[in-house]
Amino acid sequence: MHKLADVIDIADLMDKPRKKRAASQLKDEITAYKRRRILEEASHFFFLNGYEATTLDSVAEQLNVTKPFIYSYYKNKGELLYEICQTGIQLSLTALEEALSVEGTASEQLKIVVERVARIIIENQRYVTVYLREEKCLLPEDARRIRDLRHTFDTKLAALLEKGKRTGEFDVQHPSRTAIWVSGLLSWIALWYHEGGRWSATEVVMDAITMVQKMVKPAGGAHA
Amino acid sequence: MHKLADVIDIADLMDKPRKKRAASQLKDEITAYKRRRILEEASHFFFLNGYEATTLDSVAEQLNVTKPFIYSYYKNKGELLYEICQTGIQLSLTALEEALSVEGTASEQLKIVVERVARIIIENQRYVTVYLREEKCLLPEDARRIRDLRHTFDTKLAALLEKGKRTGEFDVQHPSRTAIWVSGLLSWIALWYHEGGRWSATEVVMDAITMVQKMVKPAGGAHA
DNA sequence: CACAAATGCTACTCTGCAGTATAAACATAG
DNA sequence: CTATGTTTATACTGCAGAGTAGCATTTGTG
Repeated sequence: MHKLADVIDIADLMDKPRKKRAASQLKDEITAYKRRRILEEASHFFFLNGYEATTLDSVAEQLNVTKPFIYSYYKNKGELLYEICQTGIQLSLTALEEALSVEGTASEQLKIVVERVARIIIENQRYVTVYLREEKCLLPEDARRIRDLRHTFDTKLAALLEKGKRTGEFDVQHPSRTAIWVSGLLSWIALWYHEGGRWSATEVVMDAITMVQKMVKPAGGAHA
Repeated sequence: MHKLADVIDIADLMDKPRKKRAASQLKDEITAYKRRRILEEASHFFFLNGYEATTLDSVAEQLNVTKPFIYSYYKNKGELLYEICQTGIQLSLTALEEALSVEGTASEQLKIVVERVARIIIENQRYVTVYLREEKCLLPEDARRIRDLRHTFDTKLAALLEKGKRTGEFDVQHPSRTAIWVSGLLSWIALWYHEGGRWSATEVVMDAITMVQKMVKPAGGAHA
């Protein structure tokens, strides 16, 4: 996120006094904040009751505003859903990319990937769950964009498995198919993890790491 | 399913001529068939478009009947959803129980379990997917009954893992948690498998077996 | 303080669909 | 061939909720 001071000042070019620009920028930030709050509450209801069963009136009530307020920040209900789904998958993808940027062997990288993505999924369970559950409610073109992100995720994960296969660290006959199993295992967390339930987030994350490591481990038991 | 001849004849007790009883039974079978057909088409639409987005008018049209026809076989839309979800989990549970009834070591049983359940899930993808996706749309008491079935499934699977742990065939620190990962892996099939897609049903089933075997395999690599 | 511009609310419309009252068509029996 | 019950369709009702037109209220400006 940009802070006020970070932004290149193009006030002169725009032929506007600095004060006005600063003020309008503050407004933009407030607008962005409002949008975020709406999204948070909407995702909460979508997660609990499902997309179709959630009324924008109930979301508005939760925020102590009215429905037209929401409509002045989002075009319609579908745009809300799109943003939520997009958030869910984008967060996971970003976590994956950050984990991949850490130097290390394929095994080390895989461990970091699973750990970080699992954590992100738990922390953003609402968004991920809604994405997995309500995909059918998206407009076709929105669904496509989301699928592309998902595909990027699986592809990058497959590349990591491929790398580990070449170095002999992993035993996977078919990296791109194994990637789907791994990403499924991670997605599954969003569907069954329950905060305050039988198992803690840490236990689940550690379990996920163990499971994935076993899934790719060579038969000989070469790597710890 | 009972065939006509299998049924104990209580016509005398009922003080009805045999002919009438036979006729009324045939009717029952026809009724059951109609109910099944409605369920099939409904699950088709629920799978493709989602529960809420599906109108009973469209289901009726597909069957070349009208909406009141459906309402004379099902109380309401929710009952249809319940039956579909119930079918999805019940089929998996039955497959599990049948597989468990086959004699053998824990490893052998586990392989059969995964193979059969995976096959059932692929064959009945509609039912399983709708169950996973639309749980929130169920009435609370219906949702509870479904959850109980699911819980039975996980418990029986955990018992198998526990058995394998005792015999030293499996390396699982926490059988009931591992069971959830395994059942998640199986559920995941319903969510991403696509008939006529990149991979065949057989490849997916074999992959599932491999993955599960690796997930429970002891570090030493004792069992093939 | 007056005036302008944005922000938000009140009070609707309109559609789509679950569910139903009632009539027609059909079958079965006498 | 009529009487009786059963099965299915026609033609509605009712309502919930997405989306909006226009009014009110606040906020900033000269």
